[in-house]
This record gives sequence, structure tokens and C-alpha cells, in this order.
Amino acid sequence: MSPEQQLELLRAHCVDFVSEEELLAKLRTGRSLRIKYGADPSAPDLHLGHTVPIRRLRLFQELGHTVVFIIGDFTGRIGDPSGKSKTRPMLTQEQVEANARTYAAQVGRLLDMERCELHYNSTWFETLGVDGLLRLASRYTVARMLERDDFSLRMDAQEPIAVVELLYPLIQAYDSVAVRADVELGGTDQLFNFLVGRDIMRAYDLEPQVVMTWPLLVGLDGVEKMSKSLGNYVGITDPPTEMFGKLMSIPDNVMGMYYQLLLDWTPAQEAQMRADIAAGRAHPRELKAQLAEAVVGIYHGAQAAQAARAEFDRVFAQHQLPTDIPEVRVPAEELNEGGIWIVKLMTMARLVPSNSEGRRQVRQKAVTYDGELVQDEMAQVPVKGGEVLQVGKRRFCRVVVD
RNA sequence: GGUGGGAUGCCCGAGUGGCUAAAGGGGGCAGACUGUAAAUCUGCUGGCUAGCGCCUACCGUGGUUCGAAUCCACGUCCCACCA
Repeated sequence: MSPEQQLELLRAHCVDFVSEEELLAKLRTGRSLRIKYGADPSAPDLHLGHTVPIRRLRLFQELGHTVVFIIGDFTGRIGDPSGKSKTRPMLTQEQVEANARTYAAQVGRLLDMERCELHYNSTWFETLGVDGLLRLASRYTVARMLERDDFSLRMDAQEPIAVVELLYPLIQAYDSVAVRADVELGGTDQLFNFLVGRDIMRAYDLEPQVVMTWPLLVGLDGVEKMSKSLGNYVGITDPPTEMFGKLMSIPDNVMGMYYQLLLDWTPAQEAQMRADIAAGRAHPRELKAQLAEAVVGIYHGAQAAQAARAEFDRVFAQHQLPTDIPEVRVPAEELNEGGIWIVKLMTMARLVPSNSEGRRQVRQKAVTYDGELVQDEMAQVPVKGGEVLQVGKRRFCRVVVD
């Protein structure tokens, strides 16, 4: 494929691109480019937000380039700033290693590991030494570092900034030096760090990397970026039904973004969809279900995706019981004349965290037992085995006598 | 190094001696409604308890007081300005 054609494919949905000309020049050399992606091992589980740049990596691979996947184990050990502008705890060696393994395994679902170099940045930082680090730090100024949005906001908000956090972009930049990156890509929140990478590479007499960023996928709440700590995420290892349900809960107005970033729809397709909805030619619910089915299909296969959709309809549209219900085992000695306190049953099944919460749920008419609404928080319910206990719309379990 | 400000429930934030399990907002949960776990409206939102009630809680440790999130002392941490 010609360099121009490659460029055209690669820049889809790209936000920051420094610069197209430089990438084109690199592509024209005809060699396999080294595409750097840095991963933070403090949160090992990948969610759909991560997959946006990772899918771009995959595209680079398909065009014959090499992914250089760096696990920031060294960085993880010294702690680092998170998107929420809070200092993360430093991780132990063991935690970092365990997380790194998880990461590598999950990435394997999306990338061609044959065309992927996996590196741990401790490899080069352990030998760099204090003098090497100081030399690195001497090539950048505090004023420029504080230009970063995250830092200036925190200064204004009177929040603490640890000195290591100022070092963090430098360390990430040095990764680019160590692996001789041609391109670094990631979310738009990384733009500053990537640009520091360019400066540092120049300082080490290397050709600066090309920088590309993509939008951060918004989370299930439709407002904040998708993140595990905000609890608004869809993990790529989530079971199909859970994935489907979570995707069905996104607000209508972010569907377009999901279609574009997760399924590579063009802006034109997305605009068409909006027009169809506005004109009443298409139903948002149906489009969302298609989105959910397609995304689940990527990670679990088409068959599982179909099943997840059917299950969702059964439970939420037709209000029937899900096919798989967890069981709660009730030891026979807990029974009092063949019955048990409803609240106790709920806590045993771990459908609620405390008795108080259980009582609250009963008062709120959220609890049904064997199909009947439980009205009295002190109710004793008969247990023969096989009854279904339901709390709210989504929490079920089947009672089994042990 | 000096001066001043601050630390409250999951988060933000009000509260300056009893009426405070502690306003308000966010988040979460539930109910109604619906096109879904969307949107909207309403309610609930520390634990134990049949119930009276009890326990735990406002950075930490002591103290003052009949009584302290609120006052005092010391400590820890954070911020700002000055140097």
C-alpha cells in the first residue's frame, strides 16, 4: 500500500497529529516503523477506552509496522499521577509483575503478538543510575513542565504535586529514546507527555517521534472519560451479558462516538444515523442494541453476542428471569420451622451488604420472593429449595437447602 | 525559616458548645414511568436491633465541660504568601 494510502487510513478519527508530513516521510522510507505504546501497570484490566488506541496499533501492524509495547513497571513502582489528579500509591514489585502479566495477556486478544515487541521500562532505568536520571532531568525546564494542564489545574486548586510527578513525563519520554520510537500514540490526555518525548529525543540526537492522539472514550455515564476508578467502564474480559447490558445503558447521545471509535464508523455514517433517528426512520434502542451486539462480538464472538442480546431482551424487555441465576446455599440448621428471615436470606446471598440495607430494600418494595412482593421487613419466608429471591431489577438468586 | 489558612460521611461541602448520624450537592440504590441498566419524577442512602434503644463516626492523642465536629494543648498532613 502506498504511503499516502496508509496515511489516509491511519489518521481516521485522530485528534492531534504532529505531524502528518513527518509520518509521511517516515512511511516513504519503506521500512517497518516502530510504533510505541506505553501501558500503566497500576490498573491492569483493559477496558473499551484502552481499545481505542490499541485498535490503531493493530492497524499499524496490518500495514506492516511493528508495535513496541512498553509496560511501565519502573514508573509503576515509583507511583504516578492519574487522570483524576491524585497521586497513586507506589506498587510493590509483585503487584507490578502480576499486573503486567494480566496486561500482556489481555493485549494479546487485540494485537498480533508476532509483530509486537514487549518491553519493561525497568530494563533500561535500572541501569540508567542517578547520574543518568539527573542528566535526563537537566534537559527540561520546570516552567515548561508546569504548562501541562493537569499540573496547572492542580496548582490552581491548591493540590499537592509531588516532585516525582514532574519527573514522570521525562521518564516516559526517555522510553521513546530507549526504544527509538518512530511514532507514539494514545489518548488525547497524553499529548503533553508525547511532546516532551519529541523534545527529549532531539536532546539525545534522535529523530523525534511522530505523535498521534485519539479521543478518550466517554464512560457509561456519558460525561466522564471511561475509567476503572470511576466505575463507568466496560472491561474487555467482562462476560457477554454484562458487556451487553452496560453498553445498553450508555446515553443515546454518545452512541455515535462509540460507533466511531469502537467500530470504525466514518463521521458520514454517524451523521446518517443521527438523521435517521431524527426523521424517525431508525429507533435509538435498536441502534444501541446493534452497537452492543457488534462490540460484544469482537471480544466473545458473534454467537455469544447474539445470546447476550436475547438474554437482555428476556430479562429487561419481557421481565423474565435470567437463564443463569447464582445460588445461595442455606444450611438446614439455619431454618426455623422451615422458614428464614427474609433479610437474613438477602445478606446470606450477598444481595445486600448489611441487614440495614436489606430492611431498606424491603421498605422500598424492591424485594420479591418466589414471585411475591415482600411487604414486611420482619417476614419469615418458607424455604423448600428452588425459590427465587430478587432484589431490585437486577439482583437474583435461587435458594438451595444444604 | 516566618506568617496566615485548612483537614467533616463514598466524593465535594455547610456547620463554631446541646435541637447533629451531621444542611446542601454529586454519586450510589430503589420505586414510578419508558425504548434499556437512557432521560424525567419520587424516596432512601453508617452498623446492630422485633422494639425502646445501643454502638461507631467529623485527621491523631490528650484536656476543659453536665455535654465537643464545634473550645484548649501537642502532634501529623496539606495549601498560600513572604524569605
